[in-house]
Amino acid sequence: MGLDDRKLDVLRAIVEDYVATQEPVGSKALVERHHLNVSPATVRNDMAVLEEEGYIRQPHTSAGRVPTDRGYRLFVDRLSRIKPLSPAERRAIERFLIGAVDLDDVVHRTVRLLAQLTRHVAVVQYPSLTRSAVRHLELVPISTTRLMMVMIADTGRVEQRLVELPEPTLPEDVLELRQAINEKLAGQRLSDTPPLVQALNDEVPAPVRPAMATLSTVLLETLVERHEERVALAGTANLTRGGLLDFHGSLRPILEALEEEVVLLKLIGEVEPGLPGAPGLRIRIGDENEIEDLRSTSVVSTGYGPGSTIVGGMGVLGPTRMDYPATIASVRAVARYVGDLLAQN
Amino acid sequence: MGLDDRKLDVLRAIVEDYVATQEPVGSKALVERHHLNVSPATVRNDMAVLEEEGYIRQPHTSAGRVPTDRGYRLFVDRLSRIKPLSPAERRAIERFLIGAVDLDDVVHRTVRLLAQLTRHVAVVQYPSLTRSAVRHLELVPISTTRLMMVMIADTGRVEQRLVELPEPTLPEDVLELRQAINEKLAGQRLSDTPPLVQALNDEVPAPVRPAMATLSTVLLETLVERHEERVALAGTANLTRGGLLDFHGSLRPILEALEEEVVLLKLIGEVEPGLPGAPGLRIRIGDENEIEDLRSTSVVSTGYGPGSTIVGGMGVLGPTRMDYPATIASVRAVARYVGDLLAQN
DNA sequence: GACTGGCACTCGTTACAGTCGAGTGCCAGC
DNA sequence: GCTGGCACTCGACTGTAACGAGTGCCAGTC
Repeated sequence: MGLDDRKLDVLRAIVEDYVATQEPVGSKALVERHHLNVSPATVRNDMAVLEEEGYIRQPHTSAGRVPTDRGYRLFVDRLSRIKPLSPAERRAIERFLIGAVDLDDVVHRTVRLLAQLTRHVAVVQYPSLTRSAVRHLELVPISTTRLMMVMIADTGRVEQRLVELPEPTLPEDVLELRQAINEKLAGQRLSDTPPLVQALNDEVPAPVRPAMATLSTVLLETLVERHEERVALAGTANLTRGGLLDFHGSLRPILEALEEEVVLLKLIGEVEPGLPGAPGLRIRIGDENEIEDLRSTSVVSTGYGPGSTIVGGMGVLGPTRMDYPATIASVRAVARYVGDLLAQN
Repeated sequence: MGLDDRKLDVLRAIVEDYVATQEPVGSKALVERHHLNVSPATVRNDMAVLEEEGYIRQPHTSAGRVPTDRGYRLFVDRLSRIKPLSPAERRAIERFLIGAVDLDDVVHRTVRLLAQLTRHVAVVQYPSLTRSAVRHLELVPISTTRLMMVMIADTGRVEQRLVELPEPTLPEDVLELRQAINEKLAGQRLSDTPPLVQALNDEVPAPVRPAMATLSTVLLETLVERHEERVALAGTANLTRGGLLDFHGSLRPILEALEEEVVLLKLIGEVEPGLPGAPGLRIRIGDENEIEDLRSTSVVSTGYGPGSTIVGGMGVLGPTRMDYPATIASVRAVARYVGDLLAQN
């Protein structure tokens, strides 16, 4: 059942018009706005075929057509080109990211930028610890039986844990531990550390072994095993654009889903090969979403990181009737800029 | 124009019923549900007075009465007692806060707890840096001209900044700086540091002065002056309860306001004497809110901190027709628990 | 003087009927 | 294979009527 070129043109026109107007588009309006050189009746026949194939549907008998998730998918895969960003947008990105003072700041600015640019909900994952390397590990004594462990990752991420030592430990012993740990771990990817930490337990001088045991437990348990991922969110107000027409009327489940970090990570954390020409980009349209409550939304996400390595994900979530070419362009551009920014450190 | 006891009873009954049902309450329903020993007609007369005084109003001529902001205010100030928490709620609080691994975790858990408990939007400010004392300041060399400055506050808060040094600096000089800074600043409240940092610039040996100058600039500018406050937010999905009846139909401006950190800080950051018997508690009802877009909401906030000191604020935001006694109780209880938790460090 | 029962009135809500028109499907003809 | 024409569908909108919750007011009672 081949869809000839004109039918594809019709589908593209329907998608574009519907995205622009948010109203079901009829055959007459279609031939007027796009210069398809055929009559409405012909378009109607094409529409009938497209509907049969599941690319569009009619909300009511006497209404125009609306793209289905499948229709958007075809549009994204074969009918659209990624829009180049406008110079104004490029400038906005640069201006927004300049002057970030630390990683927190970078992530915050990025997520707000993405939300503003795309006018959708934006999600940015902090550089994943498991994908980071240890730059330095600091031990700051608080009292003789307590210390603060501060780990600095090469991505700029800093994590701290309060550690309760099993027995009083002298400051010089803490220093020794600190040095031993850093010699062993500095520069290592966090995911490779478990055996190294195990080894440390044995290599360290006997008197500080109990302290080392506690430290290694905290290190492995809270930083490696339960790999502490974090995300930032912005632009939820954008969900209310389009006045409850999207999302079949209730924001509730969507807002609830977005409150779960696990959900957010699932949205943007799993990076895949992506489309050819758009490495790492992932698009999930409506039903394609794994998360039940987000079946009325689309997600455009990508990985980011310095150079070609990927340390985290970012993306946006909006109504299925979003402007895919523009959204994709924005997400990609921001990810690239942030990657460059990280590469500078 | 004295409001006698019965009129106050009527007002209280109206508030309670309206909060429970979300529907305008009429004279007949009122006498039925609350055992005021008078007839509906009498209640109607009282209502007329209450309306004249601005405590209640009629949405339409043929509808029941609804409390005004002023009515809620009177209710909160004089007609309600704070509900004690149920044992289940107490347990929930304890369970929720046990096992937090670091300050981030504490704040996150707290804000989610508050949102869940009150079923409103919750906001928690991170312990303010200006109100904190320096516990330790660490300098981690990244290269000869770059180092990472990590400040650990006594509240457990950790801030880091990447510092670009004006000239290559030897590791031992960095160590010296580190020691000099810590001797001077450790234990000092951050708000008291500016003169101390100034002094440091002169006291430090000549060779490291340029580096010290850079460090002190970063320290003062990013941590003290532009006192970096942070907040966490949760429970926005709760805004959709009551199906758009509250907030006269549009969540938009509210969600937008909540995206601004400045707004959030304004909501919960400014602590005041509060009600007698509820120190530090602050309640703003509808119009009393400074922020235009939040005039259809009420905010219950309080300070928190170890012992009787206050290091930050927390609170919730909901429709003006919230259950004030219960909400107040929850906010106070959570703030107290978190304060205790902080005191343990 | 305070309270009550009764009654007329208001006005939002709901239901129903009728009209309008955008958009369709189909078919005969080019 | 495309087009013009036509009958048909069905949601959106409008107007009318009945309904009823709730009120304000007043005359009467304790």
